Amino acid sequence: MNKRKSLIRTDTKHSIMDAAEYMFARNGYKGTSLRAITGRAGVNLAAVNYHFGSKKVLLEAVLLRRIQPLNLERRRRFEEIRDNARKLRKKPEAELILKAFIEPVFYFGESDPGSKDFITLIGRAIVDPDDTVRKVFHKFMRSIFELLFKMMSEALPGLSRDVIFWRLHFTIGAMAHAMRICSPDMKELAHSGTATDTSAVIEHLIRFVSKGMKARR
Amino acid sequence: MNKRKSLIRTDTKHSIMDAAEYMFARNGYKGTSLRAITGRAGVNLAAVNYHFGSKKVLLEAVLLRRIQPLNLERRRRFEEIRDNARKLRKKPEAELILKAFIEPVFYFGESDPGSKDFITLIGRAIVDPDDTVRKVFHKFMRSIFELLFKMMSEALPGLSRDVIFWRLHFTIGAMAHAMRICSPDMKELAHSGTATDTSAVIEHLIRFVSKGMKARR
DNA sequence: GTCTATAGATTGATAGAC
DNA sequence: GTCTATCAATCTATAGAC
Repeated sequence: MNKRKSLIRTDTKHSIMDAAEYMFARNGYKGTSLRAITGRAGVNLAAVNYHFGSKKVLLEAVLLRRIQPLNLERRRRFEEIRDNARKLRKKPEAELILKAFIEPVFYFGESDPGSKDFITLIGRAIVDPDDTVRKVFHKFMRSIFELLFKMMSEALPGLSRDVIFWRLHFTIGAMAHAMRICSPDMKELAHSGTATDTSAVIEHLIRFVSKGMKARR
Repeated sequence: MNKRKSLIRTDTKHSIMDAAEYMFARNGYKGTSLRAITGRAGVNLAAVNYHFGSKKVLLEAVLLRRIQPLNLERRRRFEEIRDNARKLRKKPEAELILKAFIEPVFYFGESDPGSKDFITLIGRAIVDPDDTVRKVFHKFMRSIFELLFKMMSEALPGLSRDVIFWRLHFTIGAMAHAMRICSPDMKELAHSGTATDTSAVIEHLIRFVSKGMKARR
């Protein structure tokens, strides 16, 4: 009985985060009220401030829950690429690096059935005009971008810092846009009959950005 | 004297649009209040509803003012490319099409000194989570995208509809992200010493996306 | 056309009973 | 931990004097 009770308790916090993720992904941070979140979660309005303290802290929690394991997986794959390259005494391959950066975003969204909103959420967070979102997101993303930049510099030593910087940002922009189009409320954009299944999109995307990344001057 | 007076009058409407453009670009549609706009414009709060009727109509006016001449220029350049290709009895070139689509966005922002915010505004509008913005923007953009799609299908007949669809959206995503990074409040992102002048960015971008666009299967 | 004043709705956050 | 009730601030939009 006690066990059941505590289960229900932690469920409140989780319900709020799930509902917030859903709403933030669709309507953005500013466009989502705490009432919309608690309404969808089926909990009391005051519960947000009890469990999180403020809307901003809730946003941080929602983002961190997804970004932390995501970036862990990216780091793991970066290490793997580096190790393999060292073993073969070759440079790491640009395409593998891009795959390591891109694929986890899409696959994390697939694996957890309750979090299809994850892809949209991240896709939106990258570009949300709100100051709070941008600062929180960049705080979590800066170090993985630095690492990506470093890896790519090793893979393509012929390119200048500027070129690598811009091409990586083009990659991020293309990825974020693809993530938003994959979201349920954006299918309107897709032509009738266009394939929007995740694995196909990933394949198209990686082909596109690795060609662009490796272009000669 | 009458002349001067009427000049001041139309200035009110323009001031509001300029201020709105500035604020929408920086804080998004939801994140910008009418008070912030009229405050910056130095006009009365009620003036917005007198001149435009609502916040939504103001947004439409602000977007339309820029998008209309922008898409006119794009169409003009598309025609030019088609004509030249017909004369030479060749297919239109993918890279030229991409240039015709991308360059005007950046150059329109440069030419009008009072509208550096233009680039940021468009870059944000593409991805704004707000329903109002998305619907207004897509209403204005659908036909030019259809045309772009058609031109590119002619240029690259070997690619399937799906592939062209996705690659064009990757292009738009990369472009929009580049436009946001070029905005004043995002320079924080750029590494110290990274070139963010417009013409260099355009060059990098076009090189990147045309390589990706033309990739073989 | 421009102003003041305000209606009417919604927001994030909190106090206090249970 | 969860609830009701509410505060204080902010928002869009409008009515009416000038």
